[in-house]
Amino acid sequence: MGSYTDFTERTIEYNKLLSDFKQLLRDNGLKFTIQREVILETLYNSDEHLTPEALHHLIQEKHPDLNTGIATVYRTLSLLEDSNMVTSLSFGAQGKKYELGAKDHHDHLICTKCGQITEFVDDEIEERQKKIADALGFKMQEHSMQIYGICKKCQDKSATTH
Amino acid sequence: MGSYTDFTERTIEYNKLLSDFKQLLRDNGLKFTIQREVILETLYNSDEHLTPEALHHLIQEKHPDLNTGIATVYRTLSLLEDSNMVTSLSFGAQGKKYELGAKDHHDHLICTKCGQITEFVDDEIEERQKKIADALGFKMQEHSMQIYGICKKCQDKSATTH
DNA sequence: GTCGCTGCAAAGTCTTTGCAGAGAG
DNA sequence: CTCTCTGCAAAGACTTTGCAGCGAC
Repeated sequence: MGSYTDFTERTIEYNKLLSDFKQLLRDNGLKFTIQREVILETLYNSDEHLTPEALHHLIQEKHPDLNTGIATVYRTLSLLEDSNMVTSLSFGAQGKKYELGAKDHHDHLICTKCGQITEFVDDEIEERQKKIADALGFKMQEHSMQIYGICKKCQDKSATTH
Repeated sequence: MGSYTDFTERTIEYNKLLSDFKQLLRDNGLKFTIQREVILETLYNSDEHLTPEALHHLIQEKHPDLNTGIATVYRTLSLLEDSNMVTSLSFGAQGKKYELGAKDHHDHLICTKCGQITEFVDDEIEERQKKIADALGFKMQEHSMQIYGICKKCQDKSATTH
């Protein structure tokens, strides 16, 4: 996996996450369904940023009996995103990808050609952000950073096709 | 690169940009049209990241005589993006936004109470980002960073009103 | 003159919505 | 039981593409 300076590990246990989710639903008069659980679980078990379609596909594979509809995936992702349990990233031509917010904080390197996303954490940048916020009288809550560029694979590809 | 200042200034003159564009077209056996020029010019004169629709709208306003079609905007943006003259970003919500790669960028501090946006540039972070991209074999094009928090004004306000 | 370009509208994608039956609380 | 959810399919929103005339070179 290879993050830049630091080991990236999951900070929240699945059970904690699940009960947060249930609480969230309860608080809003919503219902806990098997489809919603499976979506959360699949996001949790994935190390990648998933498109709605990819997520749907994974679920269909693992739980074919549920016959979960893509619309439900979209609806649940919106729900989770609105409650800040997942974050979405967009890039290039390929649409939007989602990941659980419960994982350790990290920033993203996004290839504008192929859409591949690499995660990294850099303490120096984290540090610096706090200082900047301080210096400007800002009480920092969170941040997001994306570096866009062309990944090694795509560089090699365009070097050889020309 | 690596200057001591944090001036935000435009790095490329419009004329330089235009001749680069013409060269690009020539090199690929493409033609220089008034629509293409207007699209480049509008991108250059905008301080914001533009959606295809917003760009089209600006052009319609400024050059109603051309009656530029949205399809041409899309086609030209793709062309410019493929040649790395513009980059596309998604700042979260919906849709893709484009901006000229020729401008200096800046990062954003966003107040989650009042929505005020403060821009900043920090050389140390810039530097660090390049190093990270390098270390991961990435050819960096651009990055975007947002720090979310509560601005001084809003902190004071809630301190006094409570 | 030759081709590439353009606007238009039609065709694709991706995402959201309306509906009627299913299921959680 | 009630009221939300779900899958399905249809509708929307956003982009791309085919075409025939137009315009750069």
